[in-house]
Amino acid sequence: MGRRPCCSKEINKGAWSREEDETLSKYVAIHGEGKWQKVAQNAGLKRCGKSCRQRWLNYLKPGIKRGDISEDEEDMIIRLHRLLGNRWALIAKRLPGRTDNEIKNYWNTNLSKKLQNQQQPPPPPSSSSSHKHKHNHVIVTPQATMPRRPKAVHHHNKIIFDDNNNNNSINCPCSDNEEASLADFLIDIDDDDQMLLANPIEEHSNDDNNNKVLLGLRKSSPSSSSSDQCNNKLLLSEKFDPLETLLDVELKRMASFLGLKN
DNA sequence: AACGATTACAACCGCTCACTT
DNA sequence: CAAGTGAGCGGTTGTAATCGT
Repeated sequence: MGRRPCCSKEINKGAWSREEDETLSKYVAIHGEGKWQKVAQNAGLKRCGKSCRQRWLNYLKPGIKRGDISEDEEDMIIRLHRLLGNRWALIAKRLPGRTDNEIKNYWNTNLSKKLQNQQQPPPPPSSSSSHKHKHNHVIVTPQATMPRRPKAVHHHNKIIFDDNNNNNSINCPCSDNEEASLADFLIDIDDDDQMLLANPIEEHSNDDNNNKVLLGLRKSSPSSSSSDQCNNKLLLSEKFDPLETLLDVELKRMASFLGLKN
């Protein structure tokens, strides 16, 4: 017993015609997004719902930018990819008007090759998964094993490395109602290199006065004085990715770099 | 000009997750 | 709690456009 086909056999495939685009646009303008299977049926489009959704989200939706990815956008894509891996939807959220599909295509056709060229010769084995970028940033190679859609973690995890007391703590006094995912975190803050784990070495330094690694500042919480206690500590707040994935990998690397035990 | 190779990108496909029943 | 369904996501493919010979 195989998987049920998502579409009937009598559907159009391939490039969308202008008439189909207009039909879909008008239908969505009147009825709104969602229920894509019904959109396909009710609008009289011989397309499957998934195809309608993709066409709308990637090309017809107002505000979608096409082509001409700027240097800033390119740089942002590289940085976000470094942190998030092939999670194009998350990356796209950080780039207004760009779609996951476009970014994915751009990466596959341009950036992956570009970076490949820049990274030659390959780093020595001792550097493990980190290597130098053109801006002298440390590249933390995203893990291929990262889940595509990590299960939501409703009570976000809080991790602190506090070098001062050598306490490799896993608990944080921050209030539990602070809901912030790493993705939200990245989206909410202003552009700032240090948010992207781009340069932990330079941020770290061996400054005895401030022997901490600061990856980013949590948005200030109006209610929680306890959250202040989290400041000046390595803190990542994560809702979407369980510890064993992105966060865990990154923190292990950071811990390794700091000479901390797991 | 013709033709093969390469590139760019739109679209398809299968998998997974969240929500509903 | 399990099954069904809708939607989102990312990998892959197909093909038009461009380039090189």
